[in-house]
Amino acid sequence: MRAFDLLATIAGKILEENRNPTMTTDTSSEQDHSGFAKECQNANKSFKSELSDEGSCGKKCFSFLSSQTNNPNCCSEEFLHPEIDCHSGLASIVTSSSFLERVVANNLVDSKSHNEMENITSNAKLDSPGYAEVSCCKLDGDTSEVKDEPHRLENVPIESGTKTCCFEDPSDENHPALISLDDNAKLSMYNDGTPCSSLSKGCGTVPVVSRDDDKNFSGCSHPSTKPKSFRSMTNIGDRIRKTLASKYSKVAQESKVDICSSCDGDFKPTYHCKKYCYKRQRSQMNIPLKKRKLFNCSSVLNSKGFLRSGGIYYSPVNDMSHNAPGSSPRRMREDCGIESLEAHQQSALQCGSSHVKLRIRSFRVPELSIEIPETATIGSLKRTVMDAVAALLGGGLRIGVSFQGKKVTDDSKTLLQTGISLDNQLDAFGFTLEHNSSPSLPYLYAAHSSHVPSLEICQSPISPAVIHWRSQGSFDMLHEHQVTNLGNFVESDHDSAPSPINTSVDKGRKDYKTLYTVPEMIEEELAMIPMLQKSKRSEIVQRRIRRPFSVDEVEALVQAVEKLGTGRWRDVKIRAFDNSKHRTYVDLKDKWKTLVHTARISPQQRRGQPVPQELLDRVLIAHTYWSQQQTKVTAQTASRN
DNA sequence: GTTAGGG
DNA sequence: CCCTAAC
Repeated sequence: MRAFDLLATIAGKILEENRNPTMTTDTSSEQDHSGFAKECQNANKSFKSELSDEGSCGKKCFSFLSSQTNNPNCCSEEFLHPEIDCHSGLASIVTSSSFLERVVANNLVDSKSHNEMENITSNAKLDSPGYAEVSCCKLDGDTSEVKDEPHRLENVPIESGTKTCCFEDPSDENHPALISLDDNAKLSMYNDGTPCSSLSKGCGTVPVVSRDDDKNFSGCSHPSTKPKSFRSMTNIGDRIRKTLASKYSKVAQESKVDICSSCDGDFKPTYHCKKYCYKRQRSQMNIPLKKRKLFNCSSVLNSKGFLRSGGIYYSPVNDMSHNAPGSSPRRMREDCGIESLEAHQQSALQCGSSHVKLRIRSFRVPELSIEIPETATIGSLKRTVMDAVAALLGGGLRIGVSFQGKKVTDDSKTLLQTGISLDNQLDAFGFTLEHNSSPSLPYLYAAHSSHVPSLEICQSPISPAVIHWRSQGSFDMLHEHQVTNLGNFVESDHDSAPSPINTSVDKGRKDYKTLYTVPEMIEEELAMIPMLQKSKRSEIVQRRIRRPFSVDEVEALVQAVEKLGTGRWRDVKIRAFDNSKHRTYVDLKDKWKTLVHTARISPQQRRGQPVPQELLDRVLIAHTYWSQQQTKVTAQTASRN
């Protein structure tokens, strides 16, 4: 909070100097997007949030970046905040999602506060949730306009001395949002050479593993026309809603102070960040997170010209500013466990700071031991492996870094101190997944296994597990502005699921930024992949993988309940599912609940893998019986008293 | 930690 | 499957 207080103070100062009607919000833009804002509000009505002060949402301008993805509905963009150049008085729109950036932008040419702001910047980052910067979906209006100009980004004018990015509002070509950043000062924040338009922070600050069921992701639905689309979404939508809204909102509250610049030019400290989050989340609810990430980054990818070839990404196109042809990413295959790593260096802009950009194509999962009956099905083997991997990734892993063959153990060292600089061949850079604490391997038994030959799998076949590592190192300026190209990794993936991890970084320690894992082979509905190394203050809890009950499991459950009755779920668990680590007694209770429900509805209404009617009949019988028993017991107890 | 029930 | 209240 201290940082925000400082920011607010500075904002006040800035305002006093610039409290003039020069802050003119582009009202046409406002109108253009009022529909969107309205959708936000509509969406919020059905959304369980106590959001108020809707007005400020409508005052924001939204820009939708046309993207070159298959689905032009979903666009990467940033909130547009009306901004003015303090000195020129020109009204320009700076795409940024936080007051912090706006202040920074405002002070691009303010040399007086330069240093001050820099400090604040780095401080504030620690508290900034960043998750608010997820991509947004074009919710209303037809999409033809977007389709008509899918390459707008490529036409970004590049002027010497000024980094200019053009955001085109697809809903109104007459009001392009311009970012005009002076080349000095704070532009170092963007000094990876990435176009501003690519600085979609959602890519970097909401590390996500996403699973993609294409059937679910055919496009963005429109809340305006499908007000209940959220409810009808698959569990993914449900997951997104809950994960983002519920989990992230907790984080949001940690730093929900933002400064709202309204049309009258006043900066108002308000508490609406949370609302934004909700709104933005809400507005995206009908877009699977993975796709959102993809779209969010797609413009980056496209604008940067990354191509995929044989599972390895490389960039035939140099960055718009500085990449020399020779510095294009290299392929590498390290013994240390990285299948390939694309290291990618970019020189800094004139500010002089520099950073290293790395991309790890994939990690190998370290040793994994699995024991499974010979009679087990391939499907159960897969699940078992998945369990093992999930358990491993769920917290038993850490990242190891080696450089030039030597293991780098001192986490406090900067990249520079380690000898990693622009001049280095980043081929020498290696990452490993290591067992975190316990030297013992995760050992997993398949359900119902008794004594069976064990199958030891080293270098688990979960492959390719894609982990995207973003170097933050000691370069504060990177932070959220560095582009991540998750979309590259997941574009062909069909088995990834949204999975946030906590990106909070301890003060003074910046080890890693984000990690993405995208196993591809899980056949069943893989909802979430546990992320690497949950942060200590991990407010974001992982949703478990959804694993539909098999008929065998249902059978076992029914049998146990018949014997033990309802209400003794722990016993049921021990009796019938003791070997199924992933089935908790709550799960069994829930399953019974749904079984009872399923048994009561007509077969036509049933979904999912059909449960034999015989089992359902038994469910009803058992349920009725034990309900009566319970009634009797309570009646007896009551009569006694 | 378990159980029950709503979401 | 999650979350929470109640025990």
